[in-house]
Amino acid sequence: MTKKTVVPRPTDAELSILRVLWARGASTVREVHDVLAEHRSLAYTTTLKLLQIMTAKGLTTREAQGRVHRYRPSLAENETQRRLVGDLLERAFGGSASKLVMQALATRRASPDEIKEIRRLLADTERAQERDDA
Amino acid sequence: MTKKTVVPRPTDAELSILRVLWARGASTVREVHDVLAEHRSLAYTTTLKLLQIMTAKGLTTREAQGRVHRYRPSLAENETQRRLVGDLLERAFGGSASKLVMQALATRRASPDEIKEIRRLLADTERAQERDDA
DNA sequence: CACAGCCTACGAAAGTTTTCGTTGACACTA
DNA sequence: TAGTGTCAACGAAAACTTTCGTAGGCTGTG
Repeated sequence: MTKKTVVPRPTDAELSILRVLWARGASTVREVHDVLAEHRSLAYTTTLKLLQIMTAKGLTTREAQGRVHRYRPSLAENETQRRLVGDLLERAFGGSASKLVMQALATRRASPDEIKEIRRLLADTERAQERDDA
Repeated sequence: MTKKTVVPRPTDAELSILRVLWARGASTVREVHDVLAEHRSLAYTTTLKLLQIMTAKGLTTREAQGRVHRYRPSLAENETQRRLVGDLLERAFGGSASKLVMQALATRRASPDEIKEIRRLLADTERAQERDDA
């Protein structure tokens, strides 16, 4: 029986690190830091400390590789996104998915391709429900 | 020219208070507190302090009404929802609305009514774009 | 009047998040 | 070998969030 590790919701700074890890795959502190530092001034040790904390929280794992440590996200990008959306859905929308979708569409205009994609998702959702109802 | 007041993103506790204010309309500390206290144990002064802080931040406004103060949200529910979604969209989805919608639908199954509603929104979005393109 | 009840204001503790400086280890090189 | 550069570890400051206790004021009632 595996220990049920509860992965907490990542903070803002943690999420920005996770985004780098998802994009790059398992990375060293240096690699993560260099990406973050492109956008804003940040000390190397800040990135290091954050990754250590994230590993302590279970948000990332690490493995020694020679002299350096290589970090990877504990959860896939999809899974984390799902949790964050679910969290916001409860906290700000009272669980109404359609309201959330409506605001998402209002915020940033979906491109025609995105609209097509969303239509496909809706059709999938319907099919899944019909299957379950059967 | 009005002062451009920057309203910060509400924290978790602040959002739970805003939800009460949106649902009830302008309310006193007592009224807000009683709603919150239904769900979890909480000191009255905690709610009071939070509302004072929120007013200092510009998240709420207040007006004296006899002996008590009545608080109201600075931004409408819709507007705040839009900001929160936009924020998450940037922070976790790299701006891809369709990915966010996909995860929203994956998290909590939309009801048939919600699906209908979302379809209507998509159609509206398309119409708005055609109009803009013209 | 005295007291009980409700109000706001405020300070501060406790927890969390973000940041960085310092230290000591290891490795490469002039 | 002395110096330079990179690394992880750690402590701690600074900022922010959440919580509550205490104090002072006003209003009603016995």
